[in-house]
Amino acid sequence: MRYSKEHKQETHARIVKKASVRLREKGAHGIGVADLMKEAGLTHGGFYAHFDSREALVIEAFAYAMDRSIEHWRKIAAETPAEKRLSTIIDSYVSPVHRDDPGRGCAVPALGAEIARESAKTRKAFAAKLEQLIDVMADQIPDVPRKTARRQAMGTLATMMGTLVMSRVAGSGELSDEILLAGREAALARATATKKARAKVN
Amino acid sequence: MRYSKEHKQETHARIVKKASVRLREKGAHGIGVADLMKEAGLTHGGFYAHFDSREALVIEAFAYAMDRSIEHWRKIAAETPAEKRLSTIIDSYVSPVHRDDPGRGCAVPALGAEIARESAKTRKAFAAKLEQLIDVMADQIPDVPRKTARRQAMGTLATMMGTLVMSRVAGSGELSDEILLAGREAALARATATKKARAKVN
DNA sequence: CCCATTAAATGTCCATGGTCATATAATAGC
DNA sequence: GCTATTATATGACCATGGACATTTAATGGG
Repeated sequence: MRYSKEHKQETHARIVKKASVRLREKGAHGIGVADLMKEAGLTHGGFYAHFDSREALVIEAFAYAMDRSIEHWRKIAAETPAEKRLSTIIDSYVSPVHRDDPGRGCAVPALGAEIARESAKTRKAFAAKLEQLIDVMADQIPDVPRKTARRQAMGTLATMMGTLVMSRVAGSGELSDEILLAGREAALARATATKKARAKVN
Repeated sequence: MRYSKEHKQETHARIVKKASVRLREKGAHGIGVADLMKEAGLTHGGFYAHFDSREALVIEAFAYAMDRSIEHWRKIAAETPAEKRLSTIIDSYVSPVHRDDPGRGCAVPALGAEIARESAKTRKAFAAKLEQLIDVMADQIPDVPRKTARRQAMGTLATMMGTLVMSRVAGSGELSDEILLAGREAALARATATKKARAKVN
């Protein structure tokens, strides 16, 4: 065969990676196949040698973005003392940097609402990754039953991603910063809720 | 002039109302001008007699949806004893009914992420309504300075809308219900946070 | 009762976008 | 170095969608 054996999969990976950025920036329908291929330095024609359909790329690109988030949180957890893990994750997530750079950020606030309207296949792929992300956060919540940790993680993530959406709508002015501040506070309070409650009881 | 004087504005209002439903259901770019006009029982040609552009309709339709939410919350506040207002708002918002009927629900979880990518004009219109919604919720948070109430309202709304987005992605199964439960808990805790803190201190 | 006025319909234009058939070009093995 | 093989490129098709110029139809005032 021509081209080195890895050539195609390297190209495939490059398309997915670039697409995952642009899709988060422009929305699940905000950019076309031709432009996505151009991002990867290719022309639109070869697209269907790599993907069955545009939807297939969206699924892969989305999964890629979620894997990066999961990896990032795991890395923070590994590098940070236990008592600061949650606040570090929250502070990096609910931040102006993340708000202003959706292309490199979490796919849930960027694409969640749109994915909710896609086919069952797409939604299932998304939901599976979402659950993984929830579980990584639940891992950082100590001293409570797993089920409780999961529930708190869900509430915390909902607060974090909702805050990001609202702050992005508000642009980058005063209101937006106020929303970020409120969201950080709320997320941290939720993530550490049981610990506080236990402290109060004891 | 032909047609009764109110005919045009009635038609205009009908287009906006129908569009606000379909746009929430299908996304800000999920339905075209022709189909939106058909919803109102008209053909696509007359559209530009009513709106300068498609974007202008999106702005109006969105504002309409937000006004309905604001009205709804004010009505709950007026009909419910003070101590139950927040929990009533939260329970009706973070519910399976709302999750499964985005067309009649809050526009923030349905359209927020997409609006964040639109023109400054569209975002400003959205942000103004979002702030009104925050203020209505802040009005229901008693015994704290206005600034604190606003901040808690922001955190609570972020939790509520984030929960709805996540639960919609998850479809309507077990995971989705778990997310709703977690979100209700988190939102209520945040909305009443200071009250609890005060109770603890006293 | 008719005509000036204006709401809505018809029909068209052009750009964009997903899909795919076919052509081209690059290389690995003989 | 040929040739079989396979990754991209070219180019086209067709559907959708926003925009708008023009026509049709409805009605209230003269």
